[in-house]
Order: sequence, then C-alpha cells, then structure tokens
Amino acid sequence: MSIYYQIYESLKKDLSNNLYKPGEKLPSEKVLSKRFGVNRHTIRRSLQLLKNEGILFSKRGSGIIVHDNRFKYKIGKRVRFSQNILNENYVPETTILRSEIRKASKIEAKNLEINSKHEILLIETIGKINNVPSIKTKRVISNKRFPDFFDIFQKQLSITKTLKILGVNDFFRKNTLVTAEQADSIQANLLHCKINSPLLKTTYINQDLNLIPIEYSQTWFVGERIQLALEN
Amino acid sequence: MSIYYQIYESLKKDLSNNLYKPGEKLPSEKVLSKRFGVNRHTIRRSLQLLKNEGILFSKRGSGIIVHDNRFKYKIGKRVRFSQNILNENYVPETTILRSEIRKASKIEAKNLEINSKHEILLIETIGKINNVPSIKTKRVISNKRFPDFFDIFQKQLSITKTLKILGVNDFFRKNTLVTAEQADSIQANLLHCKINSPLLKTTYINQDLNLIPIEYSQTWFVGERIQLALEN
DNA sequence: CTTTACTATACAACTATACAACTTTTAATT
DNA sequence: AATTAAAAGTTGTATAGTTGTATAGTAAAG
Repeated sequence: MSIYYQIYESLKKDLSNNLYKPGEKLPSEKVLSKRFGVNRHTIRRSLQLLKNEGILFSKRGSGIIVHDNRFKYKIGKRVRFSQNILNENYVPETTILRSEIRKASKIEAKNLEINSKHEILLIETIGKINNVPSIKTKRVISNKRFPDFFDIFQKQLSITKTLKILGVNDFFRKNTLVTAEQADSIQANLLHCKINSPLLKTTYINQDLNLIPIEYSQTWFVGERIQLALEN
Repeated sequence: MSIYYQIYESLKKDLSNNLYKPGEKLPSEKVLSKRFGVNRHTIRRSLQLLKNEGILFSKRGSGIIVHDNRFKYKIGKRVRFSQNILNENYVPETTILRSEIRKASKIEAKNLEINSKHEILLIETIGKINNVPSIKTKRVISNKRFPDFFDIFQKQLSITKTLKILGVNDFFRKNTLVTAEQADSIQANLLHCKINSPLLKTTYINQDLNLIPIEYSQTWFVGERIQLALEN
C-alpha cells in the first residue's frame, strides 16, 4: 500500500485517540513531513483524504484544524432546548428520568424566592440529539405556583409548551453559571460517555416577564459532544 | 557476459574506488542509462544487484543512495549513541521526528515507577551513521521529574548531555530486551530499508546511580546494516 | 517453442524547489 | 498601552525531476 495512505491511516488513528483534539491545530505540514520522513506533498496527499472526510480543514497561512463536530448549544437570554437543536437541523428528544414532589431545600427556596415550607416539583430529564443522550437536566419548580406542571409536561415533554399552556408565554434567564464536573458511573451510563469524562454543568434560573423565578435548574452537557456558545 | 552484469561490475568498481561515497546519491537512472547507452530497465537490473547486496538503496522520487556496510553497535552497561559511532570513526547525527506530552500508559508508568496519572514526555528520533538513517528511538521520560528535558534535548540532541545538564552525571542500563520485527512502509521509509526488512528492536530502561528509572525506551536498528554487540 | 536479455512507452507515486497568498509572532515605535 | 511594521511561519500552487510498476514488443539462444 502507498505511503500516503499509510500515513493517512496513522493520522486517523491519532485523531481517533484524541491526540489532536477538535478545534485544535495539527502540527504543520513541515513538521509532519519530518516526522514521517516524507516530502511535504506526500503529507498533503494524506491530509487531503482526511479533509475529504470532513475530519480536517485547512486555513491558508494558519494551519490545519481538526473539525469540531461538537454541537453548538446556544446559551443566551432565552434558552430553548428543542429549538436550539432544530435550528441546526438535528432531531431533539426528551425523556423523563424521574419526578418528585417534596419540600424545598434552603437553596432552592432562596433561588425560587419561595417560602422554604412550600413544596417543589423536581423533574430530571435526558435530552437527546439525533437519538444520542447528551444533556441531563434537573429542574426545580414551585409546586404551589404550578400544581399541574408535571401532568402537562409529561405529555408535552417541553418546558416552553408546558409553560405556555399554564399561561406563561415567555421566560428568560436570570443568570447562568458554568462549571465543569467529571461523570460518575451513573451519569456516564445515562449520557453514553466514559466515566470521568468532562461534563459542562450549568446552573441557572429562568424567570418570567415580571422577573419572578419559574425554575431553578441544573443541566449537564457531555463535553465531548457539546460546546456551549455564550451569547449576549 | 550480459550487458547488465558488466554494468553491475563497472558500478561496483566505481563504488569500491569511492567514486560514489556513502551517504551520497548516484546519478539518476536516466543519466546512467545514457552513459552506458542502454535502456533504463537494463540499468535498473544492474542496480538491483547492488541493492540486493545492501550497497545501494533507492528512494522513490529522490534517487539512489550509497550505503555503508555493517556497523557494530555496542550494547553494554552504558550505551551511548554518539560515542559508539565516534569510536568507530563514523559520523553520528540525531534528528527529532516528534515529541509529545501525555499521560503515561500502564506499562510506561510501571517501567518508570511513576504514578499512572503523571505525564510523560515522548520523543522519537532518528539516528544517522555517516548520513544514513539506521536507528530509530522512541523514548518515554517522566515529565514531572524532568520538565525541561525536551527544551534542552532539542538543542543538545544528546541524551547524555541533556541529563548532565539536568544533574544526572551517569546512567546505565537496568535491562535490555532484544526482539525482531518487520519494517512497515513508514519505518522502511524513515530507515532507508525495504518493507519487511528485519529490524532489531531493543526495549530497555536506563536508570541513574540510585537505581531510579530515567527513561523507558525502544530502539529499532536496521538489521542489514547494524549488528548488536552485547557486552558484559 | 520457450526462455532470457533488452528495448520502448506510459503512468503512478514521490521528491525537490520555488514562489504566491495569507496568518501569526515579534519587535519597534509612538 | 496601543499601533504599526517587519519577520517568520503556514498553506496553496506550479513545475520539473526521480524511482516503481505495468504492458508490449524484438531478437537471440537453448
């Protein structure tokens, strides 16, 4: 088999081993040609194969970049799961993991601006993109304010639709915190990622037009498949 | 006697008269065929005999290179590349193929006696003898213990010198394993040998005077040109 | 009639070199 | 600290040259 093809296979292996990560640059053609002991044109031929597959793309004067296949999840004033995904021509799906009604914790009560004696509704869901589970959300909502929330949500499987039925036509983020966590075995199993894979965790409050908090929630994104695009 | 054989003998005479020196290129097949007034294929047949004897080596697109005969590479308690070659009045040269910093694999961590979470520095080099690439080495060194190793090595191009600068004045082999492998097309290209040519592979650990491992490395020698001389 | 030596031609794979177009880094200057 | 200019580095493109391989054909020797 020709050399350029073997180099192509070698590079492809490196890429699948995450030696070169999405969004990063490859070593220059010059460096690669030295590493494999071939002329630059031979390397270019190998790289061309990877470019054809959409794995790499090059920028004249700059370098060769590993194509970033991670989904760009927009976080702005209004964050809408399904719409976000439909906009990129992907297929969204939401499944419910569990729900629970219990007294609010101190933090939950504070963030929802409710009395800590009140009950809250907790919903955990998995969001799938093209059938791949990649997003896990834990929502806390005042059960006193929205007593029928879960019944409606169970059918609609959409926060936006559920709130619309409940008379809340618009809502937006009060704030969003982003941190990083490692997936434990349970999360790894749910999100189809490896144990200790990095997860992006957002903690946020959605409020209505009167600035009253609706939900206090946390969402975990699989870092290998999703990148958060912060907007202003 | 056939023409191709006479040309072979003529070329061999030129080679033994040092008309074409080791490391240098022969005139191209086109030029040679014109000089001897024969078809290119006839010249190729003559050259093939010399290639079979290991005197010549051809590189597609580049030309035909003159090689040396067998080099005796000493493997003892202290193995020093440059010194080994200088001792035989040959010219050593080291070029870097690539370097990489990443987490240690299980085997690497075990052999270096480090925690598997620690990072290692990987360096791949080609060793040339009289300008003929004949030795390929892949080194694994604790990046935690020697964080500046690569910067120094890049300038010194010598393990011995680099370690001296880093305060390690002497080091020696803990063990050496010798096995045989076949050259794949990438290695063949790098080492100027044929595909499937036998390579001598040594796997070894160098340790300092306190018996602490410094490097866990593997070296491939072109079997046709280098013989290992084991010492006690 | 078959094999061997040699020629002729063509194309593929790879090297060598040079330069243009463009980006990134570095240094100097304001 | 911000701006600007120069230098160095990167990819894109073009051209010519080299070896590897395949096919076809001719002539001579066994």
